[in-house]
Amino acid sequence: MNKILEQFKALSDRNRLRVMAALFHIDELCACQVVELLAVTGATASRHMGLLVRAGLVESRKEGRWVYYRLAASLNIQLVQWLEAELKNTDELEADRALLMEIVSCDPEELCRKQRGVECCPNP
Amino acid sequence: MNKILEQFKALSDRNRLRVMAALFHIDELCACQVVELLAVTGATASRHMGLLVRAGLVESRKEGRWVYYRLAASLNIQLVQWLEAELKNTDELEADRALLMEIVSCDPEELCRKQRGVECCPNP
DNA sequence: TTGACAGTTAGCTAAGCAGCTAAGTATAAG
DNA sequence: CTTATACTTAGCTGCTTAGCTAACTGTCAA
Repeated sequence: MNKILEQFKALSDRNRLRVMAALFHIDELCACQVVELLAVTGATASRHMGLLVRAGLVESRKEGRWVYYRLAASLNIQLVQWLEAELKNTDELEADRALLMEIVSCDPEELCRKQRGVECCPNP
Repeated sequence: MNKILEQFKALSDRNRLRVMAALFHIDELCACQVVELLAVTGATASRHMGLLVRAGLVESRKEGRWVYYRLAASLNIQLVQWLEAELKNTDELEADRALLMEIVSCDPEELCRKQRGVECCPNP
């Protein structure tokens, strides 16, 4: 029971659900893209992603200094279907989807520059 | 997104999951049976059940002074399948199943008497 | 080798929540 | 009507957790 309990706990946070919803649309998200999506500090985003990974919901892959996240391959199919159905048509996530398109349209390298205050990655 | 978030929160507590698991085995549970299963006060059990009802996971029915709970008819089928699969073979819930059989074998009237300290409802 | 930098970990604070007791509500029994 | 009783609500306490800043780790570039 501990496994599913951990998964429910991981999923019972608005920001973590937002990341899951995003990962249904985009194959992979880099850590700095999660920061941008949630508008939290890197430390906070890191803790959220660590939780999702430890719950077995998300997998991470390191590439140099960069870390990429994607949905776990072993994700239970029923969970996926339920989540997809429930998250599909919410107004709240509509804004996230638009934001997400903006985020991924910008090179992560640039995104990180922007996050430390350098002028780049035009913000409409 | 608020609905599914509320459902995840409702499901991310060990005792509430135990009640859900029990309701997969028994059609209906009376409030005092929940108290007995979880070994908590009536107030605590009541709050847990209220949460599950408000999340739309459980339905309640009042009959005189008694309140009965059952799984919500509208429960998402994917959620049900996932939960059933995950909760089926856990050692932890094995003990609950045995306890449950004991609890339902005893008339709720008697159970309540026992809970307020009257000798009855043999405890092996 | 040194400095820059992406991400994580540690330590703090505030908010949320599970447990309790005690008081309140509603129904049945005397 | 009054009392007993099944459950709920209110108010408290201790624990957990989401957010932050600051310090640390690991990798790349000069």
